[in-house]
Amino acid sequence: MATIEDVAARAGVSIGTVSNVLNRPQAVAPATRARVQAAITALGYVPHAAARALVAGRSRTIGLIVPEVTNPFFADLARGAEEVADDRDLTVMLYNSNKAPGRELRFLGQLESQRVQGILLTPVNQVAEALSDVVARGTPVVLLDRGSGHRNLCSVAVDDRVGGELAATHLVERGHRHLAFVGGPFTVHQVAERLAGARSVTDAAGARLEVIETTGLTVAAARAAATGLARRPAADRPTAVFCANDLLALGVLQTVTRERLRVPGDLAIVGYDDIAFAAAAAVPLTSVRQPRQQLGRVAAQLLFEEIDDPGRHGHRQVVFQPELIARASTRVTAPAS
Amino acid sequence: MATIEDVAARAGVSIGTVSNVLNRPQAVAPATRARVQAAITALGYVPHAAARALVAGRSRTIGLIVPEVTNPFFADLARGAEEVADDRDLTVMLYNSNKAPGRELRFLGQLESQRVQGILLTPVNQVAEALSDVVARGTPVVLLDRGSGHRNLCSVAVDDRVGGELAATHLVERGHRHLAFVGGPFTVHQVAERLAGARSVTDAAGARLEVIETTGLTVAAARAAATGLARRPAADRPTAVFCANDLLALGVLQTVTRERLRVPGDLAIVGYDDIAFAAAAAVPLTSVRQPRQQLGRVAAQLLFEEIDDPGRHGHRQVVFQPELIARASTRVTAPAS
DNA sequence: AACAGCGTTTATAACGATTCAATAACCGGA
DNA sequence: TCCGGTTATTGAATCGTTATAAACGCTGTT
Repeated sequence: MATIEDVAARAGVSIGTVSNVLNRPQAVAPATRARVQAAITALGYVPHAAARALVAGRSRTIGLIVPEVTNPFFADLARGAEEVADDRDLTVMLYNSNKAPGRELRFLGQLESQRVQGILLTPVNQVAEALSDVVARGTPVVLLDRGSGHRNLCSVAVDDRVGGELAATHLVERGHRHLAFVGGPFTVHQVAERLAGARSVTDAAGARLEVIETTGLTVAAARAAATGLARRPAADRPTAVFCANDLLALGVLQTVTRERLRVPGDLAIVGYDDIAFAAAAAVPLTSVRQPRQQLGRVAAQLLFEEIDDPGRHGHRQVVFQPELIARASTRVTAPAS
Repeated sequence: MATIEDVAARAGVSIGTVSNVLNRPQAVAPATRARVQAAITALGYVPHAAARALVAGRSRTIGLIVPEVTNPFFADLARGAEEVADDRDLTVMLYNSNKAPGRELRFLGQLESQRVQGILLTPVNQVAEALSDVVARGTPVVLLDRGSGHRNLCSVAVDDRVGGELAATHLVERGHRHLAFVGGPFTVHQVAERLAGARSVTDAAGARLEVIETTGLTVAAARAAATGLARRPAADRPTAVFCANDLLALGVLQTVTRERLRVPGDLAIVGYDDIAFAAAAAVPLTSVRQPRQQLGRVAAQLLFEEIDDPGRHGHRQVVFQPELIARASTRVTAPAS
């Protein structure tokens, strides 16, 4: 593969001049510049990023580690981050930790070894001890969606408690006095917060909120819970459920529909995340939407702030407010006769 | 940040020895090795990947460009490729072209500039001219899922025609004589092939196959088609539909269910891709599954084959066979009275 | 004719690792 | 005691680029 030296030889100039053509073209006489450009295209010269990174001391990339690439939440977040990175001509290296702490650790090491300018990370569990080392050695890190507790790091997240409040308020305002929360396990911080938010609203409104814990956040996990609900006598049944995410909500919708309940007539449903399927469901689903792409943008901005001026930079924990998207699954219907 | 020189100084050895500890520990006396290791951990030394890549002439990574990270097909494919790369201690750099030719081009350039050992690519449209340059300059490329026509490149793909045959055979064997194919646009190679496969089977069996073209492969796109179907008089209605993907199939399922048809009693449904939702649908969906992870594995293996011995390597086009997963949506039911 | 000033170009020293030939240290055997 | 043969360690060259200080060639002034 052609090197800068080959280009220089072909253009009859020194390598310094070629480097100038590449990095500060205005400093090179137009005729020379043209000659060098010609040599570059003729040889198909592609600069060697590693050599550049070596002199510069850092590479022109930032790292992004997410627990699930498949999840549109993180895909959108990545888009947001990329957008900001593009403005600086930086590449975002995307890694999928798949919720495996081992993978997270490995990628962290790789990114550090590549001397990335900074790292955006959704930590798998607690923030690894290894992370503190990375930060101590000088690579800025911004936490995504989790671990906002860390005061010595920047982080961005969405307020799940507010999300819970939005959902519950929406239902209470529509006259529901007996709600159910479906979700779990409660060890997942997000789930617990969403419940807490809902609880605060129902308590204040004097409404009833029963809690149905599931083992996970999948369609399948919703089945058991929903079957139980649907088979209760109407008087004993909540008139609305708030699900910790849209998959659960879809599961509930499917199951109770099969059990011949009408949605929203017999049971109103609110989901969380506003995935693409929410709008496309048999009964379009009311859901709580998080500003995903903005989350990524702001995270990247915080990171660059720290990169640009590590001294003056003060760590910030940015919390976004979610938004409720009302659809048919909570529409007020004429009371059944 | 600590360099190899700092480590050498602290351990009282030369940098050559430190390098040996890192790359061929058995060549270093145990006592020295221990001393160096201690220095490494004490200083938190992390080797500089760019410096390594510079001497080596290539980095320890391969690139993977997919059109949609959100799509589980590509996520699984990535996992397969990673698995193989891990065995060689290589990192997979994942890029999401988002079907934008501009992004694809940019990433291709970045990967080449990083001197990756090879590239796995799902080309957005036709194979870009730029790609030939990349290949000509010596970076091996394997095409994923598309562009198998190129005889001068390796590629892996799944036989969509066989997929169509599987689906149609399954339905014909269950006694269906009037089928419908739902999908589109037919400019998408995969869609056209699936239809062609189905057609060959129905023709051979003397069954009827009507074609309902949709504008896209989404739940929403299925609505119109399904509504039309459901409202036809039973005699004029196909007894089974084969959808070009699972999203369409789910849309059809939802819509015809709402129109009071029973699945599979009144209408059997076969999807394609076997996404997670297929099994979790109201009526679990029969679907054609592609060996996604294996696709990634084999692609990576082909790439490494070429990397290891570019001279002897002969380009191959590997085509996998899909598999039909039978579920409730095509179960044979007692004929309605 | 000498020189200051300017715009271009060049030579060279980094950057942080790996590699490999050369050297040093050590051992047992003659 | 010296030697051949290991085994361990070192020093220097090298990778491809950027940055920088010095050199160069003109022009216009004095």
